Amino acid sequence: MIKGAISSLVINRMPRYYRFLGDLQDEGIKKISSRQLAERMNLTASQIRQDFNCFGGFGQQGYGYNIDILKQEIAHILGIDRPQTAILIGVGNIGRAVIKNVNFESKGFTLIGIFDEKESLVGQIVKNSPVRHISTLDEFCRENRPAAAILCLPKAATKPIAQQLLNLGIKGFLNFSSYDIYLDFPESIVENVHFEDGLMTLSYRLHNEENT
Amino acid sequence: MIKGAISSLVINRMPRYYRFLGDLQDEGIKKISSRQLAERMNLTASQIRQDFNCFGGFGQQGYGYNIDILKQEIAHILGIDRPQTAILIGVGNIGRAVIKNVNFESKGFTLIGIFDEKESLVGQIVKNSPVRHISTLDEFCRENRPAAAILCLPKAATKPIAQQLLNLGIKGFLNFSSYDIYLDFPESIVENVHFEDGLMTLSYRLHNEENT
DNA sequence: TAGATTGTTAATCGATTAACAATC
DNA sequence: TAGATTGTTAATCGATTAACAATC
Repeated sequence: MIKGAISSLVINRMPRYYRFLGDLQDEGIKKISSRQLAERMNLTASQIRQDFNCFGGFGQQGYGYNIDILKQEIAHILGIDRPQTAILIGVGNIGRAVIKNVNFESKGFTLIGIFDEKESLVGQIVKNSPVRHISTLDEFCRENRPAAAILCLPKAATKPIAQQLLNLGIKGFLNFSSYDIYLDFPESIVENVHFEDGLMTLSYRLHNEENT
Repeated sequence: MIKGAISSLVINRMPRYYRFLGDLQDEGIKKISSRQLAERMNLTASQIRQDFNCFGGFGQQGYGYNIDILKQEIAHILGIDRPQTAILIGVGNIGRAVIKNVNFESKGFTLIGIFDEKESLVGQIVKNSPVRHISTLDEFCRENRPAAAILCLPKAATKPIAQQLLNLGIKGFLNFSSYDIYLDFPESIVENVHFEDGLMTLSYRLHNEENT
């Protein structure tokens, strides 16, 4: 049922559907129609049905969508039911916050190693993981073949480390620096988390309040 | 020159232009054509010209764009040359990382207060700011009228605090929890930083590598 | 002036919304 | 069966790209 290329707009909406379906489960709700879900998520029912039908229909005519089934299908679409290995580089403020706050397993990844260049951090345990020295990165990757790397590095360090990891066969990156990785490494798969951009657009919208 | 409603797609691209123009400045480059910038940013020259012309043209025919001027114009468009006041709630891992890593002034905001519910944190100085107890929030806001709030709270705490802040007249929110604030408070201006969503879409893209 | 590159209009492309037949 | 709601096609809307006249 899966058509050739699915728009990244559709893909990017999937985690949000997933979150809302989780909320519905928590409320003990078992089924929902596209119209009801649309109202809750501030979307149109049409869009919801179109989105889901990119991957084949998960609903039942005259009934709606079974929430448990739909959520499971989305988990499968996103691949988070088949966790991949990931490492994290940079155990500074952001790295630490990510390690401690993110439930990797439920987002499709198993965190198998964390690295920093600071000798003083090496050996420290952050949420079950010992910090490893960056000099052991090559060996670790050759042995464990992580699928993805979460980069919590300053802008200047991001490019060389990304290059190093790419050479070690790592394809996927979640990048927290303001450096735009993918421009230099088009063959990689990158999600940039530029949350400072959010501050700037918030600034714009506050200064131009008339527009909703 | 500013036309009625500017697409949020355009607005969301502005911070990225701003970053790239900063990089160009750092490299000592003074002028750039839309074609050259397009190549660097992986966009089309057409789109760049269209984007800038939403706000009036900042280029010169036959020459291109003066980088200093263009960057300044974008800063003005985003309003980051006129900083607004902001408070931050939740001095946990994420809050701490944000306070320490984000250069608020250069993103359009002045951080005037940080709050937490934990008594043990109160009085602690985090990058020049003393942590205040959440019970002093109302008084602080009535006195200082912050324009925005950065919420670094667990999902469950986000909604009530957002409501409280809204009642205190705060319009803008940068939200780091996975709770979607704006659904309940349509009159507010919210930027959601759902970086866990990025992990899930990364999972999808790694599992479906054939599509660039 | 000639060449270059913008600003802007027109054409295309893609995404969202609407409509409705299929069907539970 | 009748009512409801999906899956899916068609219509609309908006965003991106292409083209070119204006002009530095």
